[in-house]
Amino acid sequence: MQPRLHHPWPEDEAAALALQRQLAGQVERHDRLDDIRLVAGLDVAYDEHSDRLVAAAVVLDAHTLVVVEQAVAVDVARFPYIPGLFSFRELPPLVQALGRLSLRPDLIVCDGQGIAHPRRFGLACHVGLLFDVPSIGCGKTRLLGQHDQAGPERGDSTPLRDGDDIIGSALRTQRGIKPVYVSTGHRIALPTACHWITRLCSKYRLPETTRMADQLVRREMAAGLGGRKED
DNA sequence: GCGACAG
DNA sequence: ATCTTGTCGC
Repeated sequence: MQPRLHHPWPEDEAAALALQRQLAGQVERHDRLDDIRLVAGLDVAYDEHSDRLVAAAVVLDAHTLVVVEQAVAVDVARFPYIPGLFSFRELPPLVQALGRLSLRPDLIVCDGQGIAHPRRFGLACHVGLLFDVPSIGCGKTRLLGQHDQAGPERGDSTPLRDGDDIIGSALRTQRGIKPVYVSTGHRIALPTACHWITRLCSKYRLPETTRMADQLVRREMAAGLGGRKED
């Protein structure tokens, strides 16, 4: 699977901000979905002693949640971690990993925010837009916004608000467990996104997609501790 | 100026 | 993100 949209890579923070403001206008916040048969999960791991990043893309059967394909990529960080500019750090290796998939997923779940972002352009929006695939942001913590306490049952949620805007949901994916932050990435409405995340969190707090991707990047990081700088 | 701040 | 396995508690 290759990107369908290309844009110049920003050289500095100011260019990255300008690019986000421009691309944010192209994000689609409503459902424009095909039958969802394949769901991909993405994750990135960091090596604290070098500047290496390992990215993974794992494709699951959307019905059985069985892994059907996976790919990894190693890269060197080209952008520092700056809250709000997260995608410019993680996107390069993620694009490589996604490019190594033979299957084209019908939905992508990202570890981070979608439009629950200062400029409404989190990592999930960026990935979804580049590949023109419906995408969801599912973060473990909040970047922006306020919310009430979500109900205690699996599937309960409460709106995440930034002023008058509803930018996402705090979603309880297991009974009595701390909620996750769900937001539209691209081509999927918030309620639909919450349904899918709930479905993907079949046994744990986090979606199986991100869990599988997380396990893969960790294995890969451990396996490549003394070698490859990138690939 | 102070606090917040995805991974 | 990362340091980190078993262990205390409901």
